[in-house]
Amino acid sequence: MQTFTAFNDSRVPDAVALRGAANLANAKDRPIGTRRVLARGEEVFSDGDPCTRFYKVIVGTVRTVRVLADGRRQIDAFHLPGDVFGLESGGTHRFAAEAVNDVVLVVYRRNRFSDLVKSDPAFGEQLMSSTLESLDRAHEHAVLLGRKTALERMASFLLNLAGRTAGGDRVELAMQRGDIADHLGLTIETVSRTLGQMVRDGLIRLKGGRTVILADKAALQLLNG
Amino acid sequence: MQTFTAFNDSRVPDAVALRGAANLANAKDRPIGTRRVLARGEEVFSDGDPCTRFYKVIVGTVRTVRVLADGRRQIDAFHLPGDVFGLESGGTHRFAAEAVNDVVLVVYRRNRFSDLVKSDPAFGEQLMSSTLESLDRAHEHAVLLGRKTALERMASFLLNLAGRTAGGDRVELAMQRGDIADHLGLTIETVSRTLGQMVRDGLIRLKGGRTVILADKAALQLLNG
DNA sequence: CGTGTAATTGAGTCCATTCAAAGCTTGTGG
DNA sequence: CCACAAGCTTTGAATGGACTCAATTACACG
Repeated sequence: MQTFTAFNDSRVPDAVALRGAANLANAKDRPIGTRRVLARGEEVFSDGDPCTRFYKVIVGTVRTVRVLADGRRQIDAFHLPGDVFGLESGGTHRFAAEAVNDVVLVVYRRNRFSDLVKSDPAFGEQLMSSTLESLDRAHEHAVLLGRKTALERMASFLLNLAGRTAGGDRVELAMQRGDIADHLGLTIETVSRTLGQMVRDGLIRLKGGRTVILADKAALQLLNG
Repeated sequence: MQTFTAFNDSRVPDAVALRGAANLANAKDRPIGTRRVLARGEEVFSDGDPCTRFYKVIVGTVRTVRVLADGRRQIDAFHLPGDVFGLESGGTHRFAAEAVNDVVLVVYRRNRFSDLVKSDPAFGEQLMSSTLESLDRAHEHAVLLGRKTALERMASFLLNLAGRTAGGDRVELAMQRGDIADHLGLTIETVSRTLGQMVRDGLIRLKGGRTVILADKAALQLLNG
């Protein structure tokens, strides 16, 4: 397996992968992570797996998923280029992680965690910062799931995606309707109807089902709370 | 203001405050935090306040709250003795924190964060561990809010509380029905009806409205997923 | 161009909500 | 120590937003 010396490696094609505090570069240029490529639908890890590694998305989108006994599914987050996922408190994963589309990751070993932080304190700080960002997003998502209407959920979701990607008012939906539904606590049908409603009201335009143009960002922001 | 040298200070009355990884003790016995006491209903910080401090609960229960423009409210977490809260990614708080009942806290200054971690690496590790625990709980809560029924939400909530306190099958509800409702994404009436249902079905017993006996833990666990 | 999957649309249902009222606690002052 | 007031909790009836079930349409891929 190929090793990475740093996240801003020239082999990384996506500039978005390098944004902000999540750019866990290693100043000393030693190998700190390995590369992993997955095809659409492949699992990064399963619910119940030992939690020995964590990951940074370089290309593509990853979903972290929990499935209840009777099949109900909740996607607690989508992870975009630059995001770190797979760090959990306990010794085993309590969620599965799956590639939404074709994905490139950097894999870190958790047992080398303290070594890494010791030799590069900035790495530890960036990891803490990245974890706090995840926590912020999780809290924001709790407000959405607990108290927002279907229309508001969709508006928040679209604005959130737009803010985390570099497409301006154009949002590319990497995931299908079922994934959006299981992320927003809705059904496929309600997601579809809500998007239809938004198109009819002039809030958005749809190009081929997977591309959304945010036509009236002000109105969407109003719905966002 | 009184200073604390460590969390396992003899002035701390509650043994639960010291449990697990959240016991952020300082081996070198220097002052690392100050004490703060709040009465029921008082605010620790407001939504929008600069995020310069973080906190550890010693006694009592704290809720972190977000209120939407039209008054809808979401409580993203209850913080019990031993829990750390108030650490956020950005420079300003995006939630308010309020005392559910009379509370004792230890306050840490965030700008001394890196100093603290440098002089005491264990402090940093415990902080990371505590943050990851919060993240786990937030993800678990997303499953509850996104996919569970009212009955399942209440069962999960009661089991969660029971697991985080030292009361065995007896759970003391520090918060009132409205707080539970805003935590579980329900209304006061539904919370009340659901508890009534549980009593009628023999899952729990109620003593005076604020004390819950988990009479049939197995059945509750089944509802928990 | 045909086939299988994904997405949309429609009709009826249901769980939790809203609105309304009564019952219960708790704290305070006489 | 009791009585009252205010807030909290429970209970009831009717409503509604999202869901389920069902069918059609659009899209992607060989």
